Order: sequence, then structure tokens, then C-alpha cells
Amino acid sequence: MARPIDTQRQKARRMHIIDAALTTFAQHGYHGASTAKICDQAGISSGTFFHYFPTKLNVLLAILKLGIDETRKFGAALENATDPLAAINCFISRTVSEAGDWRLPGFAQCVAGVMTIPEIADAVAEDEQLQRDLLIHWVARGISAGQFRSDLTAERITSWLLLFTNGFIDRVAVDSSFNTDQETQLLLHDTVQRFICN
Amino acid sequence: MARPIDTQRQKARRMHIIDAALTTFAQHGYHGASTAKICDQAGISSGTFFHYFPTKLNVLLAILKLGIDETRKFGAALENATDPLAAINCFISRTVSEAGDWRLPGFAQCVAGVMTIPEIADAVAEDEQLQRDLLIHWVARGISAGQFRSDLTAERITSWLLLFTNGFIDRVAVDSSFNTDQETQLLLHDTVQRFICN
Amino acid sequence: MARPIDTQRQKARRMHIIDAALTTFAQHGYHGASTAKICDQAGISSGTFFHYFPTKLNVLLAILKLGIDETRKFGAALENATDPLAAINCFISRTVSEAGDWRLPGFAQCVAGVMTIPEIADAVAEDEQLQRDLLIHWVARGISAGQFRSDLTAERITSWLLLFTNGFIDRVAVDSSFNTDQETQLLLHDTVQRFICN
Amino acid sequence: MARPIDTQRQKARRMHIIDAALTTFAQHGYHGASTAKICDQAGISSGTFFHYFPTKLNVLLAILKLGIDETRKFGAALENATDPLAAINCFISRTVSEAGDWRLPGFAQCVAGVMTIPEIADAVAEDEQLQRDLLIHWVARGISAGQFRSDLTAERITSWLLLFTNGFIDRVAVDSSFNTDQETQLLLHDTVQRFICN
DNA sequence: CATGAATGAGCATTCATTCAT
DNA sequence: TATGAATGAATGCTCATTCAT
Repeated sequence: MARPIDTQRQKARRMHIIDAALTTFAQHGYHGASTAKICDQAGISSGTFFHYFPTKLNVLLAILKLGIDETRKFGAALENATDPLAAINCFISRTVSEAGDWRLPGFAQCVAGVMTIPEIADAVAEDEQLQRDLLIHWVARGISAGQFRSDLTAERITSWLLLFTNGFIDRVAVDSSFNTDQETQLLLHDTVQRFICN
Repeated sequence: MARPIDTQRQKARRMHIIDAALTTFAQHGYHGASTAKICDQAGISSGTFFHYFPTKLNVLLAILKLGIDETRKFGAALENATDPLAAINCFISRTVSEAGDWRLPGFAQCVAGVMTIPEIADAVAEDEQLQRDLLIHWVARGISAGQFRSDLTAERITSWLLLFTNGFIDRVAVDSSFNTDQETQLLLHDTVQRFICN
Repeated sequence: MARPIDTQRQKARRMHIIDAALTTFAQHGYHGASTAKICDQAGISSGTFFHYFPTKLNVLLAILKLGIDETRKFGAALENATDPLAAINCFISRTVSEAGDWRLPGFAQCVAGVMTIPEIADAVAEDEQLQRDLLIHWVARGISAGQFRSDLTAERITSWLLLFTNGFIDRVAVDSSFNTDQETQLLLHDTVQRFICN
Repeated sequence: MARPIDTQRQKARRMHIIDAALTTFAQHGYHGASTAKICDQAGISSGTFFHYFPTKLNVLLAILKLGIDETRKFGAALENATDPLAAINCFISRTVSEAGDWRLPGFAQCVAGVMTIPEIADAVAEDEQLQRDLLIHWVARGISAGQFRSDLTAERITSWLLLFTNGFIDRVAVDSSFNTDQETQLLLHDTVQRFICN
């Protein structure tokens, strides 16, 4: 008796495991997060874990994949924007607001510690490239519109925008006096705007 | 009976191991850097390794300690500076130029991945605090001198300066189009100056 | 309420699984043949597998049982034979011709590797005993008829006949230059006849 | 302080582990012999086990290698023989007398069960080939000397000699009424001689 | 001091088996 | 009756650390 609806349950369960893994990775780092800890967190047995993911590494990759997909979706949604600065601000505040999930900064550190694994490096590079492509489009448009400074290439500016967002997330992880909401304003209006505009 | 000459040799050997560990941590991450790999890199036996350091974690802590000491020394050397912006720029360019040692960005990622270990978190927090103390002093002076913007507290400005430097190092690790020398200029004159000054 | 037709289907399905298991055991050995592989080979789900057999071991035992049954049947069919040597040759060539199913030699190796499991050892011993009983009868008759050598007990001769057949099957598995059809002649006329006759 | 004599100890220890593994493999089969059981048998820790052998499979291969080396040595020692039949008998009785170590027949079954692993198959094939090369030389000489039957190629005869020896070892494992010493005589004088001579 | 063999706790992963649907 | 998701015990192997020489 085929149970076609099970695919729903499977997807949900997969997401449940991913969620638990995200928490555990954020709390303990990649190697500190034993599969046993992840399974505890998810309330499942090790067998179930490996039923859904062939390897511990693969859960991490699945999390990264999720981020990549969201980045892609967001880029598409931004396509009908008109003002370059607004588009960029929109992208940046979205990225940065993800740090509202307290696990994100910890997860970012977890990933950093594991960039020596080629598959991870590749996934991170893919995400990075997506963000670059997305941003560079709007930066270039801002430059041609005379809205942004023209002494720097769109590429260099993009690198710096990513420096700001990633540096921001790192701050959240490390600096307890760093208030996300409050500093996001500073990021958009002072750092980005001052850096990018004429 | 302690022979002072031996102390010299010991110190040199200790430093040699630290250097090898730094390389290995940068290349393989904390867990990827087995003590065996570190020993290979240092050209010593595991016995010798544990003669100089009680645990693998302690080598990492020793490396961090070295950084802390240098930060402290640098802070002291800066004490007779007169111009706040110059002092800050000096600090920042020193920090950032350390990334000239290719191992630093990799090591920074290694440390990020292991921040869940309390001793590491403490050491990093100590370094962070030192850098804060050092910077905040000059930022406050720049504000009172009317040289810097006064709409933000010295503390917030300092957080952002650290965001820039750490974000910069992260960029070096992740972004191959990011040229250290060239971007350092941008960091000092555009990012910092635009952010900090009136 | 049992429907006799179902029993047919069940039996067929059971045989189908046994056949798939035989193939898989021959190809991968007992431990290399995971239940998953067997199910794949049979085109069924693991649930179905365990519906027909309580454990993996039981499929193997079922295969052995099949062999035992056939041996028994063959022994009965041989009962009206008249010439001892012909009867023995008949038995041997039947046994050996089973190696025409390419899976048999592999399966024999599979079983050898698992003789440390008491239930397997018992089943193999039962088959062995059956073959012994069958052969010893004709060997004894050949001896009393003065047709066979009388310097050896019927039991020892029988052991050697089994040595020849099992050794033959092992050869097929191991020695690619060993041509079944051709060597069967040699087995019957040279090895067995030279060994057994006056 | 270099301890050059340790190589002796290492070799001894390696052999000790090999010996324990041989026992355990013979008693429990390859998969039934967990590394834990082997370590217990050897009186060592798992760490030590893997210090000497990278893989469980490798101990098995090491045992096979030992057999191969001995076959090679034996072949060399046989080189100055003069009588082909005597040389062949000498080889066969050596091979067969190894079954005096009660573990050998069990180990042979263990290996049979694991022939699906390519590395094992290769090692067994190498041993087989060595034995073939060794025997075929004397068989060919016996044929040209008119001492042996000439209706079969030397190769076929050799295959049959190996059938006899391997079948013999299998018998020892399976047939409790099969007395090694007594049957060896039968092997040499009746089976081999009757098969091989004119 | 230096060495590297020995240790054993810890971990990712496999797989036969169960059972709700 | 058939399914396949869920289970968890068992296993091979890694690696930081100890200690006799």
C-alpha cells in the first residue's frame, strides 16, 4: 500500500533533523556535535539520522544548501527593484537579520572551523559567488547611474559589502555589547552608505 | 639544577612547536590537525610534543597568548602617540598586516571553529578586550577633540572598528580577489575614515 | 481462513526470495549480502523479506534444506540401481553437475565462511551425513561384490569420494582453467575409478 | 635514545597478533572475529592492534602473505630434487601436514567465505599460482621422463593435484572421521600415485 | 631530555530486525 | 499481505595522551 503523502512527513522529518543539527553545530561546533548529540537534540535514534543523511558532513552541507537556495530565491525576488541602493540595503538587512536566529552566528563559526574540508569550501564558495553576483549587478547599476562612487570597480565594492555583512555576523557572535537591531541601522546608513555613495 | 642555557633551547623548541602548530592548524583546522601531523610538521616525536605542552589545546592557547602579548606590547608602544586617528590607523594597519602571514586567516577560521571550548572563548575574549581597551582610549580622545563623530558612543565605534578588522581578515581567507595591500588603503582611508570622522 | 491458492503464491514468492538470496550470497558472501541487497535482487521490500523468513540466517538454512531434500530424493531414486559403480558415478556426476549453476561454487564458499555458526554447521553436517549414508551403501555393496578394493573400509572410501566432489566444486570456484564438463569425465573415470577399483 | 633492538620486539609482537588473529579467524570466521575478540586473544588493546595493522583486513592479508612466503621458500628448497614423484609427494605432504595445526582448516574456510573481497581473491590467486608453478615444473619433468601419464597436459594434472590437497584440507575441517596422518598415506600412494602414474 | 609503542575512550556508521500503516 | 521508516546494538577505527626505556 503506497503512502504517497509520506513524502510530506519525510520532508518535515528531514527539516527537523536539519534544525536539530543546526542547533547542535552552533552550540558545540562541528566536531563537538557528535551524531549522538544531534540525535538527542532531534529526539531520534542514530539509525534514523543515517536513514536521512548518509554522513554527518551531509547534514552540514544540507544546511548550507538551504542557505544557498534562499539566497537564490531572494535574488530573484529582488529583480524588479528600481533603486540600486534600496536593493542593496534590502539584501544586506535580510542577510543580517538572519542573525536574529541566535544559532546563525554560532553556525557561521562552526562552518569557518571546517572550511578545510573541500566539500564545505565548495558550498561556501557557491554561496559567496551567488551573493557576489546578486550584489554586483546592483552596484554596477548604481555606478552607471552616478549614484555610487566610481573610483572603485563594482567588484571591489561588492567585496567590501560582503566584508561588512560577514564581519557583522562575526561581531554578533563575539561581542555581547553588539545589539543587532540597533547596529543594523548603523550598518545600512553609516557604513554602507558612507562607503558606497559619492 | 637549572642551566640557563637549556632554558634558551627549551624556549626555542617551544616556539618551534608553536610555529609548526600554527601552520598545521591553519592548513587543517583544529581537529584536522592531529598531534601526529603537528609533530611531523615540527620534526619531533609525540613524546617531545607532550613534554612541552600538556595537551593539544594548550598549544592553541599558547598561540593565542602570544597574540595577546603582542597586542599588549603594541598598546604600550602607542601610548605616546598624539593624533587619535593616526594611532587608530596604526593599530588597524598592524592588525591587518599580520594577515601578510598567510597562515593567519586560516588560523582565525580554525579558532572560530573552536570557540565553543570555554578556554578558547576566554582567551579570545581577553584578546578582544585588550583591543577594545586600546582602541576605546583613542576613540574617546578623538571624540572629545571634536575630530570624530559624536553621535555614537566610543564603545560602539570601537565595536565597528573591530568589525572592520576581523571582517577584513575573514575576507582574505575567503575571497581570492581580495588583495591585502591594496585593500588596506581602502580600509584606512575610506571605511574607517568615512565611518569615524565627522 | 486459509485459501489454498495463496499458499501457492506464498510458496512461489518464498522460492523467489531463496533464489535471489542464493545469487546474492554467491556474489557477495554471507556478510557482504546485506538483507537490503537481497531485497533489491528479489525486487521486494525488507518487510516482505522478514515476512517470509524470520532472520537472514534462515534463508541460508532454507537453501541448505533444499539441497538436503534433493539429496534425499536422489538417494531414493537411486535405490533400484544394480551396479554399484554406476550408482556412485551417477551420484557424483549429479553433485558435480550442479556446479553448472554458476552460483553454486560461490555459494559453497559462502557457506564455508559461516560454518562457525552452529545452525549452519548442523545443516551442513546433515547434508554430509545424507551423502555419506547414500554412498556408503553402494561402496559396501561394491566391496562385497569384489568389484572394489577391500583394503579400505567403506567409510574411508566414502570420505574420499566426498573429498573428490567437494574438492571439484572448490576447483571450479578458484581455478579458471578448470573446465567443468571436461574434468567431470576425468573425475569419474580416472580419479574415482582408479581410486575405488581393484 | 634510539632502541634499534626494538625492531625485534616489533616483529615478535606483529607475529603474536597474527597468531592470535589466525586463531580467532579459525574459530569465528572473518566477520565473527571482531577486532575486540582478536585483541582479547592477543592480550592487547585495540590501539595496539591498529598500531601494527591499518585494517582488520590487513591482518588476514598478512597471514596469507606468510603462507605465500613459505610456499616460495619451499619451492626453492625443492629445486635440487631429482625424482619428480618424490618432489611432488614432498610438496603435497608438506601442504597437507600444515593441517596438523588445527587452525588451518578453519582458517581456510574463513578465507573461502571472504573471497568476494578483491584483495583476498588476489592474495589467494597469488598463492595458487605459486603452487601451480612449483608443481607444474615437476609434473612436466615426470611426463617427459615417461614416469607419468602423458594423456593429460601437465596443467590439468596440476589442477587435480591442487584439487586433492585443497579437498583434503576441507575434509579435515568437515569430516571428524578423517584422520590426518592415516589419510595422508592414502593421499600420496593411492590418490596421487594412481592418478598421476602410468 | 627525547622517543615512540601502548593505551582505551570516543565516534561515525552499518545493518538485521520491528511494526505502524 | 506488503511496505519502508525507525530502531539501536555492534563494530572498525582514530587519536590525544601516558610512560617505560
